[in-house]
Order: sequence, then structure tokens, then C-alpha cells
Amino acid sequence: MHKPVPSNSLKAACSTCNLRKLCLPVNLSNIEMARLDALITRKGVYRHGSILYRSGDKFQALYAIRTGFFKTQILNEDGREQVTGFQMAGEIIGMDGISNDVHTCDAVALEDSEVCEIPFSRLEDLGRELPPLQRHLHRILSREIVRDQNIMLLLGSMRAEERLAAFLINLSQRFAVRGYSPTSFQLRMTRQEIGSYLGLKLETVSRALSQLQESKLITVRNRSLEILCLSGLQACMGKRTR
Amino acid sequence: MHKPVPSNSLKAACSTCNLRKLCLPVNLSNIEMARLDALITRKGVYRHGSILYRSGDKFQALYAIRTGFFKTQILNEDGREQVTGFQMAGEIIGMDGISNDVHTCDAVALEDSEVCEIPFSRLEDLGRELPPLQRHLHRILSREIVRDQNIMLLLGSMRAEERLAAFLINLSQRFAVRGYSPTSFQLRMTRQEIGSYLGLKLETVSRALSQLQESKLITVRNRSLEILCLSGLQACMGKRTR
DNA sequence: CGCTTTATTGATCCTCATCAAGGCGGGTGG
DNA sequence: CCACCCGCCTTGATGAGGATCAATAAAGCG
Repeated sequence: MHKPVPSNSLKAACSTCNLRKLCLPVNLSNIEMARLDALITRKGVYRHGSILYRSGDKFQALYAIRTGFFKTQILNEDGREQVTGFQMAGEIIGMDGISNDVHTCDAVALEDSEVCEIPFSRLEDLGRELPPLQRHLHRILSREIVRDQNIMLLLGSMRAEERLAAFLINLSQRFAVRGYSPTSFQLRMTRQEIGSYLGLKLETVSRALSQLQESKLITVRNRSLEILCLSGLQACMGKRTR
Repeated sequence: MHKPVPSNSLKAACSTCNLRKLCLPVNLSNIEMARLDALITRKGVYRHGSILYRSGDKFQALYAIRTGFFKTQILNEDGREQVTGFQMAGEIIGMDGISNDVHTCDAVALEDSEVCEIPFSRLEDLGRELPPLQRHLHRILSREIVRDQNIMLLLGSMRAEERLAAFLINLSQRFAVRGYSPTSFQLRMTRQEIGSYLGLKLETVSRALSQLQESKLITVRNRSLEILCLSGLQACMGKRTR
């Protein structure tokens, strides 16, 4: 679709943004932090629809999202896709590639986004010198495992409306951490993509959103979403048939 | 339920078993391997039904399964469980705990099992000295991420019979790697547990198994399972409604 | 040997997928 | 600037797959 726009500055890209706080809340001295910064380069801007990496690409680096929004998806043999996650500024993607040095999913920009590249073998090298950095990498990897297992819980045991509620609460919390409104935000993805992520069809997503609106828990119009009653959403997420 | 039986020998437990080959196919010298072995202690025998760790327990170590079979499960607030995985000899569990130093799931023995304990901070220490070990740890963590994402694909887009087929194929491959028959084995878990793992009810699991048997792809009687036609199972797994 | 747990199978119901039609909106070209 | 088009979304009607409820059988265990 679009080509990434190369960045002019290729070094020390991340020390001035909120990236460090979000991705790397590590106790490091200034000198140590500078060494970490030296690893990280701006990879450039990815326009809406462009691809950061594809399944099958050789794995060489993790990517930190500086600004913007991505989705990751697996394509199965029959050509259908499963969205495995939505990633926003301050999150790290590409960890699937470590296991076999090959990426196992696609990462696609859902809006114009800036990305920093962290060469993985150099990160490992530095991790050996800086224990807090090493520890932090392990936490990030583990956090991804926990996240995925919670989605398994969602997919395995929740009904459509509960899944939507859980999804919106999760988005809300992540926006809040980044200083954005937790109650009013834009959805960056289509109903189809939400559906793929939640194991539902787009019509079901649309209906569930309408129903949450009917219940006065949210208002939704196209991609604009407002949460009217967070506790109501949480209750909705928790409710089971029995 | 049952208490773990303490082991007499608490050191150098793993150098003589097939654990190293399966968990730790790392290029290390004998001396280096000895240092790794020195970390690892036999934690003992866990009887069928006993708990290796529970959600909320402080995280301190990874566990390598020497022999036996475990399940891991998340308990959600309403008390219902989602099985997140089945682990067999040579696999590592406990990685969910790294992110916040607290385990987020329960690990329960599905048969009498022997477990080795790998204190995590000491493993990190040693990883800093032995790059191949560090790299291997990262691969293990990443492999868990990839595994979980494939389950998301299964839960999000497959129908009951396909899920069962995928599950059986996966078990078959893992038994094969361990030198057991890939076509004839015992299921170590109940229909209920399979169902929880696959996002289905136990009756649906039972029916799907009966149907696979009807199609001459497997024979199943209680926990004994035989795969009659692997390629047929694979075809079954791949088929979609459209 | 009797009790409890686990598994199978049938009948019915409900949720969500599917199919279909129409509306809204944003972008493009005349 | 407007008309048109295409992608995205909503809503309705219908049907299928799996959940639920129920009864029975079989197996494991004390």
C-alpha cells in the first residue's frame, strides 16, 4: 500500500518521548540509559495500512511504537485472518519472532505511526551488562504471555456482549495510562477487525455495540466511542449464564 | 488434595534425564552445563491432583516437568476456569509469573509427576554469563507467546470438530517428539478439561470425538485414543465453512 | 462392592453466523 | 461544488452450531 517514510534522524530517537516511561520503566543511571538509547533507532513513519513486518520475515528487532496504532494478525492457511492484538504508543511488538528468528504474524499500521527499532541481539548484549534491563525484557515477554492467556479466557468463556465490554474496558485503561480520556476515544479499527480479535462476526460486533448503547452504558457513532458507565460495563463483562 | 512428596536428592537432578535435551538444547560446554545443573533442584513428586503453584503465589522459579502431566488454568472472578494449557515432560511452566512476580494461573498435576525447580533470579544471573543460555530462555518465552496466539486462532475461528482435530494433532506431535507413539496414547485430562481448553462444553467434546470416530479418523474409548488417519484429521482441521 | 466421578447420547433452546438490504460518510472526479 | 462511488456500518430475517437439561452407562476408587 504505502511505503514507510525514512526518518532523517537515526539515533537517540527515544530519549525525549514518553516511550521510555511506558516501555522501559527501568532503574538505570543516565549513562546506562544513554547506552540503551544508542541501540534504538527511529525506523520511520508507517502510513495507515502499511506493514511493519509480515509473517515469514526474518526476525532481527523488536519495535517500540512511538505514536500511532497497529494491529497484529495471523493468517491461517485458508487465507482468513485472526487479529491477535491491537498495539498503541509505548507498546513493544515483534516478540513472536524470537522463538525461531522468524516473525509469525503481520503487523499493520491502523493509522500513521512512528516506530523505533531495537535490534534484538544488541539488546540481549546490553541486557547481560545491565541486569535491570535484562529483568525488564523478561517482564515484557511475560506480560505478553499473560495478556494472551487473558484473551484465551475471553474467547473461551465469554459471550458476545461480555467480550465487547472487556475489550472497551481494556482500551479505556490503556488510553488512561497514556494520559488520554478513558471515557471518550476513537476506535482505530473496523468492526471487522474488532470481530476478528474477539472471535465474532462484524454484524455481531455492531449489534453488541448497539445493545450496550441501548443499555446506556456507552454511546457509539461510527468510530467515536464514549463510555457512560464504566462500572456497568464491568458488571456486564462479569456476568455469566450461570 | 495430596501433598507433594519431598525428594531425597536435591541437587544435580536433571543431568541424567531427557530433560536437558528437551528443555535446554543449548550449546554449552560441560563445565557450563554443570553450572546450570547446579541451579536446578528436584522439587519432588506431585501426586495426581496436587498443585504446583496457584494464582497469587509469589513467583520465584520456573519449573521443568521431568515426568508427568500438568494443566494450567485461570480462575475468573465468577469461579469458572479456563484451562490455558496442558504441559508434559520436558516442558517449562511458570513463565506467567515473571511479569509481576506473582503467578497468574494455577498449575495442577494431572498424573503423578516429578518436577525440577529453576530459581529464576539465579537463572537470570547465569544467563548474563552464558549468552546461549540467555538466548534460549528468550526463545522459550517467545515460544509460549506463539503457542498462545495459535490457541487464540483456534478459539476465534474454528468449529468444534476442527478444534478437537487440532488438539489431537498437537498432542500427537508432542508425544512423537518424546519417543512415544504419535498414534496411540492416553488422554490425561477429562472431557471437561479438554472443553475448557478448547472453549467448548464437555458434551460437545464428547460428541465431536464420537463424530471423528464415526468418520474413521480416530478410535476413542474413555481416555484411550488412537489416531487412524492423521491426514484426515489435518484436513478436518483445515476445513472452514467458506 | 457400592459410591462417586466421568462419559455418552438424546431433546430442546439460544446465541451467533449467515444472507440480504439499505444508509451513512469520505473521497474522487467531472 | 456537486454527484457518484466504494468501503464501512446498521439492522432485519433466518438458520445452524453448540449450550443446556436430562437420563443412563461405564469406569475408577475406597
